[in-house]
Amino acid sequence: MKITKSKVSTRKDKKEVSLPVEERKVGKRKAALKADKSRLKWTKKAKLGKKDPDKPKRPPSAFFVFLEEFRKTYKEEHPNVKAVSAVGKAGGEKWKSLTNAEKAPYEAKAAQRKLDYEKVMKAYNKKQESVVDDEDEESDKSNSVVNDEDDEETGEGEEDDDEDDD
DNA sequence: CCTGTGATTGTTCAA
DNA sequence: TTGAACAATCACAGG
Repeated sequence: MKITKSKVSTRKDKKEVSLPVEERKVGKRKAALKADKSRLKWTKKAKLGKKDPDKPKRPPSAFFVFLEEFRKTYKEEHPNVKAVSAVGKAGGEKWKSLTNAEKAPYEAKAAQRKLDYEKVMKAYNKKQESVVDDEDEESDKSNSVVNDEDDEETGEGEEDDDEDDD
């Protein structure tokens, strides 16, 4: 609703102006959020009661996969820290510290996650047609490509650590 | 009561 | 191709 950033008093943190912002494209993506809600119609609102029951949530990127694990570790070392942003910053900093080889396992995980996402994507894509045209969904009768179960379960074998670092 | 926001980066979609 | 936005998390505050 309100995009007023000056809401939470916990903003005691100093503005990270000193650190290299690197031209943060989004600079507070929240600003852009209200700028154009083209996708907003498919966002949180969807879960509330929109016609979007199966909105495929994007697979977590390698960073997020790493973050999930990092969060646990961080909380153990900083159990008092309840700021999600704290973990985000620390995680982001640590993430950049990792090398490709270290990120490899995370990327691999994310990559596989993407594969699964592709399947959901197809289903969602189909739905998109319905949204555009409700009556057009009937066209799949002559084209049964929806149920394309090639390999739904591929055994989950991702132990491939044959990485040669530079 | 419930939802938004805050911070990170990556990934994905849509125009 | 580019841009915009969302993916988790957790606690709190506001409507």
